[in-house]
Amino acid sequence: MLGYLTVSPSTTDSRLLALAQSFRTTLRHAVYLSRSMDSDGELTTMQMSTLSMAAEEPLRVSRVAANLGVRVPSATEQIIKLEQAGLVIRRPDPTDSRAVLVQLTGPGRDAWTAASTRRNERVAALLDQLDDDERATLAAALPVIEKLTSTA
Amino acid sequence: MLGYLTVSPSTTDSRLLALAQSFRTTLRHAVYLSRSMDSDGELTTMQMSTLSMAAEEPLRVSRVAANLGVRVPSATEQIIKLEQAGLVIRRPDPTDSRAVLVQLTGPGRDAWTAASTRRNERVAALLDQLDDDERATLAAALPVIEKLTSTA
DNA sequence: GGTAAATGTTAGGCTACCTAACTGTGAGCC
DNA sequence: GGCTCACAGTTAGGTAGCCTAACATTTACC
Repeated sequence: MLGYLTVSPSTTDSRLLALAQSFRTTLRHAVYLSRSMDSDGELTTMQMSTLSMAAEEPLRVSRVAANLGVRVPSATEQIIKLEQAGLVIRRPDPTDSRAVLVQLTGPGRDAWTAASTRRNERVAALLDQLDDDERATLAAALPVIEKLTSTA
Repeated sequence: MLGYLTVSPSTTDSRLLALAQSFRTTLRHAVYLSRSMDSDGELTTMQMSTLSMAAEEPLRVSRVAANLGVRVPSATEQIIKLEQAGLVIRRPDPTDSRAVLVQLTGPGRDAWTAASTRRNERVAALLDQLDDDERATLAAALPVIEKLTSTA
């Protein structure tokens, strides 16, 4: 199955490549899982992330964009929708009149808490199908994956 | 950080919920990682998956759709683009004239191999930053995650 | 104070997805 | 055989999210 990889005179260790291939496959499936877990019909993953960030403290549109991995205009678009839904408000940054702070409203916090709880329970139900060893293995790997995502 | 979860008189074990929350966060970051690893500019993740499936054996449009997690018309759309790019051909299923088989062409196989190799190398470079223990931990967790995604 | 950089917004366009409606084929049943 | 219904794809039309480019406003730097 990995035969075709050997055509490139790899500068990279082949065991590393094999793990990379498995990891990539799992990653693809995980994306699929993530999508199915997040299809509440109420809030999109991006909206959840935005609310989650704003829940900690008001932040700028540009930071929302950076955290979501999209351009500023796309973030603006989403934030305006959240504002129209009454979940956030936009107010000028007192320290910089160019900037706009995105701040969670009460209903916004409620909506985020509710959606987050629902999703956690859905994932917990999935994790319940694992045995203790498997859960321990998974838990141990999470920091490793985080390390990968942060250095990417 | 998890305080707000206790407001729901959870029917679920709280340790499970805590793991679920961490898992969900990592999952979100992994999605981001996956996107950045897959932004070749040449083939989208969906196209890669489609070619990957067709590389094993010709398959129906409906199966492509199911595997990609999209509706049939969306799969048709993507497959037509792949066909226009010369990477696959569509031919009637000899055993059922209603069905259409998606089959990889030579250039399609080449394109897929090249893109896959490039992505593996990119991920391998990332994995190279981990130490042996971390890689072992990650490798052990992949089957567990696969189990989750398959039962979802 | 004048130029350049930074922050958002608006405008316009692209792509991928969806549902609904349609064509054509297979399967079951008189 | 012919009817009816289910199935496989395609086409048509619409929506949502993302992008780049162009703009207004404010800040930062000589």
